[in-house]
Amino acid sequence: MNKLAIKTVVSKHSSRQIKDGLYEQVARIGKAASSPKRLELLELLCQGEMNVEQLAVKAEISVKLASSHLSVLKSSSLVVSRRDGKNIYYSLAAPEVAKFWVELRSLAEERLLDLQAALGSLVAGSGSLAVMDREMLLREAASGEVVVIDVRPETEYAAGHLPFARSIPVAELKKRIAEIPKDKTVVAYCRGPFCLLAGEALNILHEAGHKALRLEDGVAEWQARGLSIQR
Amino acid sequence: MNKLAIKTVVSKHSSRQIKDGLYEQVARIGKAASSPKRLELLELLCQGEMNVEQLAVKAEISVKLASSHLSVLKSSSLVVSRRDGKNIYYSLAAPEVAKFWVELRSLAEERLLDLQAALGSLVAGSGSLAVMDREMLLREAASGEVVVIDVRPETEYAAGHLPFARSIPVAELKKRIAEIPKDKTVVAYCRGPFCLLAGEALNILHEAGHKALRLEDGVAEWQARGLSIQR
DNA sequence: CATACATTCCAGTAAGTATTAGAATGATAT
DNA sequence: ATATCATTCTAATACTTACTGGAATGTATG
Repeated sequence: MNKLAIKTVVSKHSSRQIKDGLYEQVARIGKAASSPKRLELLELLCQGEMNVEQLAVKAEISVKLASSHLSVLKSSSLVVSRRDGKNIYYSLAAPEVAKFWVELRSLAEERLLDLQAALGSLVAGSGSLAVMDREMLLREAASGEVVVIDVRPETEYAAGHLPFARSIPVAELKKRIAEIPKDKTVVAYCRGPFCLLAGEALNILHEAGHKALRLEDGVAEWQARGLSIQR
Repeated sequence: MNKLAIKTVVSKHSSRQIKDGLYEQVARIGKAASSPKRLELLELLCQGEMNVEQLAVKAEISVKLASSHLSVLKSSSLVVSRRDGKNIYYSLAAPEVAKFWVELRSLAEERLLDLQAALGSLVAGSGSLAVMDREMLLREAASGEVVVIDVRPETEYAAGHLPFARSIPVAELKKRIAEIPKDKTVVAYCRGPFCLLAGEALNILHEAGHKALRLEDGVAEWQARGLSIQR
């Protein structure tokens, strides 16, 4: 075995190590995205900054478990945390993370038949706005032809919402139903396609005799399409 | 507890189950992307269809292990397989999967300092073409001002390559070096930013006195930017 | 039909992950 | 300071995953 051969072997060896390291790093992001609860937390954080307890309640898990999932998300640099008094607030590390969530979910919707079926049964019945309607919706909302309502909790609305949308959390919708003009079409949206709030809102609106549609987008989807949100 | 209360509880319960199911599905994609070796296989499949052994050799793992990783990728619908005689050939289930790989890697590059450092040390020294140069490269390659060479194995070139690129696998570069005009700038590319072939090619080219640059894109990156490839 | 070959399936081990309970930390309010 | 609250850390459990070796499957070839 001559020097050249040795050199080749060594270099092959180390180049394999380099490669392994690179893929290993990317896999860290994949690992972060490999747990359903972490994905749910990530989607919640797309709605805006929240503390551990808010996240735990909304994802319906224990605070401890939320904390541990959040620390995984943090160690993969998808989220950051900040202390404010007693509470620790988490938020997305960058807008690209929201885009990543939207793209991951889109890929899953497209590739996994099980997911398509589950979503289909969710959407069936409650009229859902087609994707290409975004620009039109924007125009009609601007002109006042349709009323866009954000049915998420008020704090999430405050952190960022669709243009021309007004906040009526689904919990208050029944008693505030009079605020909505009867002669206009209502478009309700929530956190995104996986969120059930808009569906609930549609039920209430239809029961009250309103013409109501759902927009499947949430703020993350809206932004991922390059459209701007308001604060 | 009245009927309404019961109904609310039941519906809350089942809506949680629905949600869990949805996130669970998306997490299947995340799980598929949570192993470094699977990601490497996925990137290889972005170069074109390959059988299990080819994949195993290129990823430097056993055939058995490759097979088991591939079956995970298959069960998450990211890849599909087809039998041709004795061999089973795997390929991406859809072009969107290649785009997903590019986006996942980009997010990792952007968020993870460790990865930036590792990549930086790879690229350092070997001149690398900036991202905005893609359109210009295309024009200069079209006019013949620069020579674009694809240094991947020939079969990958055949499965799809950049416009105006000619195939000179890095293994043959030394003995075919005369084919490259001395008076033109050479741009070498391989499978993408994580691939070491283009780097090796640059060393050989520089040694032979050529002016050579690296394009970090592979065909997956090129396509993800909306540019077309040739067959 | 028998043989060779490519790939997958199965079983087992070692390592890693999700989840829960209990202790510890760090900030605020009295 | 002391008590209190939100959150994290530690330890322990059950569960899942990566990888290895040997057997099994299915296809082509003599």
